[in-house]
Amino acid sequence: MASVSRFINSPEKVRAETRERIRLAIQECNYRFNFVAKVFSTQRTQTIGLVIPTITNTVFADSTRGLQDEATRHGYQVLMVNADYDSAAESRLVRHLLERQVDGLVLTVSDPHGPIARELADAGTPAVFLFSTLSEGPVSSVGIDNERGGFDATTHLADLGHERIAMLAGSFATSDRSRHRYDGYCRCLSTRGLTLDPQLVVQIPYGLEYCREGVLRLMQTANPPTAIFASNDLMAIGAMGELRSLGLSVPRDVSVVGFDDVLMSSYVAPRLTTIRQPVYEMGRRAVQMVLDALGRGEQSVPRHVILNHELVVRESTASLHRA
Amino acid sequence: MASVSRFINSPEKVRAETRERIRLAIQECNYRFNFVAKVFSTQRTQTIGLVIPTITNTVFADSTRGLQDEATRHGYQVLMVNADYDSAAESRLVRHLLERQVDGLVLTVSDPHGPIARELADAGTPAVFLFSTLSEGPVSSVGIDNERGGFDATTHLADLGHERIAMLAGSFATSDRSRHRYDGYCRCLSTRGLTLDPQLVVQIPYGLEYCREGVLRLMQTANPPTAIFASNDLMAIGAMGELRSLGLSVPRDVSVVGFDDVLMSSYVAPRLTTIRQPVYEMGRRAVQMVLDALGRGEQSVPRHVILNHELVVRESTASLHRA
DNA sequence: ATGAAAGCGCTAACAG
DNA sequence: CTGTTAGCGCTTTCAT
Repeated sequence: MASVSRFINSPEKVRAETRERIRLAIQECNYRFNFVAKVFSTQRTQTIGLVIPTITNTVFADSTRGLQDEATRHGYQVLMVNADYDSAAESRLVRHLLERQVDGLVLTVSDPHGPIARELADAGTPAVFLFSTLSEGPVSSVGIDNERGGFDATTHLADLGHERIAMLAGSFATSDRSRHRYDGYCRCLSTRGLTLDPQLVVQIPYGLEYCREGVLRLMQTANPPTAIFASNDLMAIGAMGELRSLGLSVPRDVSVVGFDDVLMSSYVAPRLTTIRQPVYEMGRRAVQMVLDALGRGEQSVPRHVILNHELVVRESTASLHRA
Repeated sequence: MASVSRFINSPEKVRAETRERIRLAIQECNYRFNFVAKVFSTQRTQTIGLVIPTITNTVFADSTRGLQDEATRHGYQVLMVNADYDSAAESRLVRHLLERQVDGLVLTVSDPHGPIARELADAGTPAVFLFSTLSEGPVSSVGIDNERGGFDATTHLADLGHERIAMLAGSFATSDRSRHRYDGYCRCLSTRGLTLDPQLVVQIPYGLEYCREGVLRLMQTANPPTAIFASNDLMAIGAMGELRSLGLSVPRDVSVVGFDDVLMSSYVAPRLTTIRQPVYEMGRRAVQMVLDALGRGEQSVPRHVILNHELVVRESTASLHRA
């Protein structure tokens, strides 16, 4: 029995003859290794749990690729679950993952300052928040400076001469990223001496489907915007589709800037101006940090990493020409 | 010990007083349930393994949502892995999932007629192929009739008067769906008496990135096509982006039809004409079939379900006007 | 280099 | 209704 275990985990530790004997026996009873038993015995799953808000936004697919690549490189698996932007689901899923004995956790949640942070810190399982902008707190994090991202996106529009700049925002209640980007939007407006018109800020639930109503609300105001900052690329693309339905042209009538730079954004018409996040790298860093904490054991202190973003100017934004 | 187990799994089977006693004890030692131990003991993970070819095509995100919703409804989890269109990875991942004792398997693989089918049938774990068109074989399946889908897409173009119809196909080696759609394309051409020009069929690896070269090859032929059938929406969108780069207008110069009807397709400009697959429903059906087989035990016979697809005509296709 | 045996934390069968 | 106990299949000592 012990020799079989040795054979499987480090064949070189067993004599060639025994090796052969075992190989045959394994063939014979077409034995299949039981990973669960191993996990049970070793208390190590070699698995990292991943919680994402949605599987339909490819930005999470891209970070997940980085994450998986890095995990695989170190012999770890990724167990991914999505919470559909629902904070109750987030807690439930984290509990599930913890019960399943994942060795570490990477997560993007509604509110990294909420109760979930304490739960995670108490659990003693290494965890890192992904995408959020954090500079403190008991749980590590890796992301970009979302506030500055929002500021940069809005500044680009202001630089083009726009004064009626709207924000089509993902609901703050379900995304602290959206809220931080909004903060940046506000700061830009006030820096530029532009008035923040509450009618020009619309929060919508996540999903292309909701862009319709959001854009409608924006464009039906007495004094509609000439530019829209959407808090992610998907919403920006949704907004462009809706503007087109209204007979409006992007960027001639309305400029649009997104956030994330998903691959699709350089293929749509017009190609989308956006803020690029280094998502693949973010995913990699997240597992590195988890593995690092795993190595250090208990006395690991939380780290907060902020990577650089970048404004990518394409065709969906243009300077405001007045008649 | 046993009472604790009872308390956790069916609290009503234990007296209120004992319940309280246990609750306290649990608080006391801040006990966390060990799911792995349960799995080990019961030999049931309550988990369905899911193998998808890529996480970056939202069509798989959509089927996965159906799958997860249905799984959750029955108290099952989904363990998702992606194989990146690599058949070696597929086998490896299936083995991993089997070692992890998943109760059932849902998978989309390069070639459902390949060795993996035998492996699955031998494993004795219920499995169903998703997306592929199968009418026989030891492993159950649910999908649409991809050959007819390809036929319908091409017929739509032929109906519009196009005679030079190209196919931008995902590599056949990594997708039997692409191959079947191509078969339908060929059948339509021959039905219509159109010649099948090998120069008008280009296979590219999966990914938006590869569309560039594919479209280039197509449009640089002596007698370029006036219409392109892409074997999925992502490639169709990539193709439209590339055509635009070449100064060509869709659908004025070239008509484009895709396959899948991902949500994005109704938002891009021009809105994409495509073949809709009932992907959410497909995901649901797949887990139903797995659960069904799980219920029946060994004497379950493979079933092959083909759902209906539908041509959705939007703006990316137009009739051929000759000067 | 190999075999024997304990133990991981749960469930299920059984006895009380 | 509750406690006792065997056992799931691996790894990990510890002898040999």
